[in-house]
Amino acid sequence: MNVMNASPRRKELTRLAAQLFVQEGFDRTTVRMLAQEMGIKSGSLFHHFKDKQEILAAVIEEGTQNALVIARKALEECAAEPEMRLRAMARAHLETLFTDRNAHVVALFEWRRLDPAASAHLSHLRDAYEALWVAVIDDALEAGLIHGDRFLVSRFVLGALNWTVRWYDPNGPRSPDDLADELVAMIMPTPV
Amino acid sequence: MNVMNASPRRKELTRLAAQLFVQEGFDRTTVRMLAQEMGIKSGSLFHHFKDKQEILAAVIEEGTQNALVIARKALEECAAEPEMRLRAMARAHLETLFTDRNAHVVALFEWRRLDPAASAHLSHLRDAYEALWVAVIDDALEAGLIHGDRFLVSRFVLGALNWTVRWYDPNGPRSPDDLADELVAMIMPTPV
DNA sequence: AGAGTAACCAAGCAAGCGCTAGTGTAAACG
DNA sequence: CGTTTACACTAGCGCTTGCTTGGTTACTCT
Repeated sequence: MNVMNASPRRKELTRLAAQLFVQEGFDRTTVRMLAQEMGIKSGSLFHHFKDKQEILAAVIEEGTQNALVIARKALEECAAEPEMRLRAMARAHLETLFTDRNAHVVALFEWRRLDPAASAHLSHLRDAYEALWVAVIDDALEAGLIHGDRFLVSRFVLGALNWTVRWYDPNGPRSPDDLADELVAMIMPTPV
Repeated sequence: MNVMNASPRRKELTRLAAQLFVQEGFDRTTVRMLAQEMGIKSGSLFHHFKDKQEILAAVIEEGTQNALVIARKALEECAAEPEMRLRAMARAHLETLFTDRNAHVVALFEWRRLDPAASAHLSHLRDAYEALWVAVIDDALEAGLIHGDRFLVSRFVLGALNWTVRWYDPNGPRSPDDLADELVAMIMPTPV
């Protein structure tokens, strides 16, 4: 077996796996389907990944790491006002969700399939990401921009955003940025 | 095989199946696991259900039908003001979600596993339920209670509510009604 | 030229899968 | 009384699953 490094080949295979996992779900995706999509035989797959579980972990790690990077960059680049930071965060969330869609759908809906070891490791990444959100929402609350319980508000907002993958059509008339702005407007007492 | 009626035995088996589907996911739940949970042998299962698919359809149908009944009753019983109707609808949604939790989690996260025929049949039920929501939100918009695009608002609200199954702890200090009220307050410009 | 290595393949094993066939039994029905 | 019906059992078929094994090819580095 290959060492668990990030060879370019492995990255590409991970991308393909993400797509199949979204289409079929993790459990229904067989190693033979994965291999065919990758243009190799099923046995060869285990040269790149120790087992099927590891493919899932690789997909989710990719997506979560990207989300962190994008969110941090968005927060650095935007203005300092709480409203702008809130808007930037919502936009960044939807941007990752739809550019890196496959990996994120897998992360959202197949997380339970991770074995405990992988889950523990990836939970840290996820927590780091959610911490960014909580900070931004705290600022918005303090500034009187929105109202409510900090814990509940962040859960509701993240829920509304994550659920978009179930109904949003990227080819439709609305852009992800529009969505983000509409959501922020919805929870702000004073519309622009 | 039994006729596809709603014998009491079948109802009980459906309830047990829902629980297992939530614990393990539909694909990972084997007919042998289902049978054991029901206290019978795997072969006997097919006296009650034509195949595994039909068990899934039964679970989802149960849940969705209950949601419709509860929501309609809640709307009948509540006051006529848009705000009360909105609040009643949110409360009813969370009430079903957590009294009939297993069936709803299955409906939310295993819907794709339905074969096309079952999916088509059940989509009508689902649409009927969502129509109730859209009507309530339209009224709230017209009354100036909330603001935004009717389509987006209903999607965001439903997303936030449905996502609660991922983090809400029914044994915690907050009641489902609290949650519903907090969400309604969050999207209303003028807090109570 | 020779050694090392990454990437692949052909073949198949052991286990588990959904589901079927045929039978037994006890209660309900005419 | 005999027949039907509901519910359960045993046994296992045919197939797919994740994964292993042993070997081959092509490329790189010294």
